[in-house]
Amino acid sequence: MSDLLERLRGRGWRMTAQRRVVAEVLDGDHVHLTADEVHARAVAKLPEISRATVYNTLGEMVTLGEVIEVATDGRAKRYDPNAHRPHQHLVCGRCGAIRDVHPAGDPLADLPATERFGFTISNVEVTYRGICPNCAATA
Amino acid sequence: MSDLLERLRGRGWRMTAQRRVVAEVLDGDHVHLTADEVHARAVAKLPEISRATVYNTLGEMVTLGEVIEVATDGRAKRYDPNAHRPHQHLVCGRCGAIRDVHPAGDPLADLPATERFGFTISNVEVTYRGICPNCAATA
DNA sequence: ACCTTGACTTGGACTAAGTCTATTGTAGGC
DNA sequence: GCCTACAATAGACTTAGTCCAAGTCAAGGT
Repeated sequence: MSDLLERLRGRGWRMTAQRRVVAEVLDGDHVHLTADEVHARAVAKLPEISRATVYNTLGEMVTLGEVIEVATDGRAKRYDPNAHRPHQHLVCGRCGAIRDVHPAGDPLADLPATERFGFTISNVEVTYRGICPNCAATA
Repeated sequence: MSDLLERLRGRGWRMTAQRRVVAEVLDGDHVHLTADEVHARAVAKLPEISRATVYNTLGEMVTLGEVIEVATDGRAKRYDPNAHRPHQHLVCGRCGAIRDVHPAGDPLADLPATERFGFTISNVEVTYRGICPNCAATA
């Protein structure tokens, strides 16, 4: 693992035990943890890590573009380490499960110039909402 | 005005001064207020209305499908009364301004069956992010 | 018109998520 | 091995939203 760690080191990040732990927790595909979940898992590996540090570290990773912040439900933000392959999210409205998906087509192309109101558009966020098979079964 | 009020009455809603005021505040196009902003404007018309009532009323309107809840920034949710014409949002990353836009094409169609993982998809939310002309000018 | 009743409203306490700050600790260059 | 600037810490604070018990009132029945 961690491409993530390698890249961060390459950007001149000072490497600390805390940052290493946060990066490790976030590693993998289909990972969409809240800050609190990240903190809980980080504490398991490094008991004295503080909430503030987790927030700081996540915020820095987002600024560096290594992690994406996702606000699927208006509650806690989630952090998605899969920042390199562009993708969208599929969210279960009942249990909150999230999957990464890769639709065909480019949503940016679907927005005609007349609908851009002079904005300089930098990215698009697409969230598909529905019910996952699990929840549908136990409905 | 208020189609919104008419529709709500038609659904057997008990009409109270508070609900009328909230509906009035939300009326119009390109309206995307936070719950607190709705409360502030409601108070101007009906000083004794409480925060809890505003939250209750907004929640009911969302349940009835008359208003859409938008979580653009992970901060306060915004409420969009334009629930009948499907549309997406264009958000300025600097000042937070929101515009309704109407892209060509159906994003739902862009998600192949192989990428649906058995989910029953009910809707799609698309958010274009960028910088508005105003902010670009004063950069 | 008045009564009744259950739906609606209220304010304040409570929770969750996140930010800020002053202090202490430490990675990495010399 | 020592410095120093950057990082981590604890805990107070802020913001957004929910919950609840008690009071109020819209609307239907008579």
